[in-house]
Parts: sequence; C-alpha cells; structure tokens
Amino acid sequence: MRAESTILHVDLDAFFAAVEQRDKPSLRGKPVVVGGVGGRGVVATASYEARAFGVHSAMPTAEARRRCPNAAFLAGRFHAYRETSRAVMGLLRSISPLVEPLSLDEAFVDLEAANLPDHSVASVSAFARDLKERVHEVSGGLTGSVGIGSSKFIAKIASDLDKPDGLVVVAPGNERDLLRPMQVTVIPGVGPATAESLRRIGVHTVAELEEISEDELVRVVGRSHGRNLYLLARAEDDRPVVPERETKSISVEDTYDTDHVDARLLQALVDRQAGKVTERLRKARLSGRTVTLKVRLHDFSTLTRSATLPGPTDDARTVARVARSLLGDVDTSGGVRLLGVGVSGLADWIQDDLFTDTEDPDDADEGAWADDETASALASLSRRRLWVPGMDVEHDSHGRGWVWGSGRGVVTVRFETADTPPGRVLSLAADDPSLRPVSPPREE
DNA sequence: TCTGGGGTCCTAGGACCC
DNA sequence: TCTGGGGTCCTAGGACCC
Repeated sequence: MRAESTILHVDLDAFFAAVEQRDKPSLRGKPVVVGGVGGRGVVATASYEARAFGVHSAMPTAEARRRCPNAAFLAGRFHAYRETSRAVMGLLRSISPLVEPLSLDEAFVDLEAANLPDHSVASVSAFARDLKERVHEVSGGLTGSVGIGSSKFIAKIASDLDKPDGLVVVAPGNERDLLRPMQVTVIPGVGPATAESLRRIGVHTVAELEEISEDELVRVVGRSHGRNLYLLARAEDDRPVVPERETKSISVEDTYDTDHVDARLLQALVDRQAGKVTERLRKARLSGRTVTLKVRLHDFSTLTRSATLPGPTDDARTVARVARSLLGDVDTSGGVRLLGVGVSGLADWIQDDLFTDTEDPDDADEGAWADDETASALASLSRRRLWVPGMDVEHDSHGRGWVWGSGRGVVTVRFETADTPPGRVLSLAADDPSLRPVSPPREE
C-alpha cells in the first residue's frame, strides 16, 4: 500500500457487447448477449440492457434465452475485440510505461511512472476524467470504469463501485473503512469455495475477516491463500504493476454439442487440437516440454493427463502422438463432452540459445537423458532407430542438426540451419520418418 | 436445453538425489 | 536393524479470474 493513490484500474464496460453495439447501430439500446450460441454455450458478456433481464456472464445461453428472448445472441468477433483492446492499451502505454493488462478489457496503470504535477486526489481525478474521454475516442465510443487507489487491490475494487462509466478515487487512509462493510467475495481470489469455507467459521464481511488470526485462516484455506487473505483484509497489498508477464502455457479445448464415444473420432479430434496448439506455439516463437490432455466426461467430471518430454517441442506430430497416448489411458466409453490439448514448460529457443553453453555437441551429454543408457533403452522401444547424443541428423522441414538427447520414444534434436534460427531445440517422435541419421552413431 | 475457453496459481504425494 | 531431511521435478486436481 502506497502513501498516495497512484494505481489506476480501467475496466471497459460490457466490452464484447459494447463493441457489437458500436459496429452495428441497430443493436444500440437493445439487449445484446455475446457468448457460445450452441446448445452448450455460456454467456461471455451481456449488455446492460440484457442485464436488466437478469442475464449475466457465465450463465448458460439457454437460460439467457429464456430470460431475454428478444436479445441479439452473437457468437463474438474476437478480431474486433482484440483490435479495440490494442488501441486502448496503446493509449494507456502512452500515459505510463507501467501498464499491466489483465485481459482484453482490463488493465492496471502505475501513475507514479506517469507525467502528473502531483498525486493529490484532485490531480489524479482530473487525470482520470481526461483518460476516460480519450478511451472513448480511441475505442470508437466505448466507456470504461476507472478506479484509483493506493494498491492494485483498492484500485480494482474502486473501479467496480460505480459501473458503468464510473470514476472512483479512494483517498489514502480510507482503504480499511471502505472495505470493512463489504462481503468477503469482493476480495479477488475469494470465489464460491473459499466463501463457503469462511462462512462456516462465521465470516461474511471483511470486518469479520479482520477478526480472524493468520494461523486460523491458514488452517481453513491453506498456507498461501490464508496469508493473502490476512493481508488483504487489512488492505495490505504491495504487488507492483508488472508490464510484461511471460506465457506459461498454451492450450486449446472444445466442448462438443453431443458427447463423443467413437475412439477413432476422439483421436482425430485430439490430432487436430495438437495442430492448433503447435501452430500457436510457433506463432509465439515458443516450444514446450509438457503435453497435457484434458477430458471432460459425460457426467462433467474432468480429468487431466500429462507427460513431459526430454526437451521442448513445437512439432504437431510429436504433440499429437503424446496426446493420443494419454487419451489411451482414459476410459472414454461413457462419452466425452470436452477435449483439450495444452503445452507448458515453455522455452523460448532464442533465449535458450543465449543462455546455454552446449554449442559443442560433445558437451551435450550433460543432460540427464543424454547418455548411452537411455539411448539403448530407446533402441528397445523403437527398434528402427538408435539415436545417440552427438549424432548428425537431417529433418525434412527443420534442416540439419545433432541429437541432443533421447528417451521415452522421443528424440531431442538441436537444429542449426534451415527455417529456424540457430540453436533451436525440438523434440520429435523417435520413429518420425522424416528424421534421418546422416552420420552413423558413434557407438551401438 | 445446466454448466465456454483461455489462462494462472496452489497443494499434495511420490520419485529421486545428495 | 525400522529409518533423516531438504530440494527439485513430475503429475493430478482444484480454485479462481476474465
């Protein structure tokens, strides 16, 4: 918590629906619902006109149709949302270098890094009024709600107090008085499960939460969460505004209109998702080591299965192969409602090249898997090939490189030419037919 | 006509290593 | 001769956010 109110939170009002109304004048002043329009869709955003009928986000679209049959139900145009978001984020970055987007329609701005005469309440208020006008201009007529406070926590709560088109500045010193009467659910991180745990110990409001010792909170909701609640109940929040956060995972998932049972169909769907995920990986110039398969069964129970490769990959066939084998571990006979494929343990291969010193293939056998023992274990798995660290190889699309490690039916290759910058590390299926040795293994 | 899609963070147990 | 302790990695699941 700072001594002055210098953290700003902007939240564009009913963002997806507002973009639709902006682009289609006939929708203005009418209820608009953006979200899944299929049989199993849910609402992403409802315009304020639709909210008047009790429609809100996360509600099944079917229920929204019941409550507001005359609304326009739209699947959404993410390209338009992304573009509008980019314009607004660009404006924010022109105001302060410290901008932290939370999603397409929300961001924190650190006003300490902005150009303001001082940080009095009057001064930041005037600044925010001007900002709201400029948001309106660059977004083509959208409104945003702004909150300003001495921490991220307070700024976010403030922006919620006067929606839509609101502006609330919480003066320093007033934070705890503001919070005390509020429900604990205003605290970010307190969802239905935590709220229920707290209710069981008689806590409904922040004032009541304040009375609970840290040890007790840790006992009830766990170490990390308990400690956080203890601090936030006292408006203690020192989290900085962080402009760049690196991606930790990339995933694709689909819910089907009807449950799928056919195993061959499920495999084909997983293959396609592997293709989509790796395409996004390559666009982001990333590769990853851990492949996760997500399966939601007919009864809505959800399970995940994951496997970690010896090295990072962005290869569609490798991810597909791993995901398919994970699918084989799941009993899908009752029907599958959702499938998903994700990749985590991400590596940026340019950084990887800068920070590793294994340019010489002779050094490469430092890796845990890069030894003769794993190579021979692999040989028994894949009888056709023996991949030995240091062996020169050639790949149809990735060019020439050398084997860096191998194991579990996967060979990790460090490529040095072709379509990829030098030093790129990729894991490929050991039986990948487009991967060929161009020099004999040094040993058998 | 129950319950999206893309993420993040946390916990807990087991393997493995020193 | 009945039993260490810490650290890290991996896996699975769950809560939560927009």
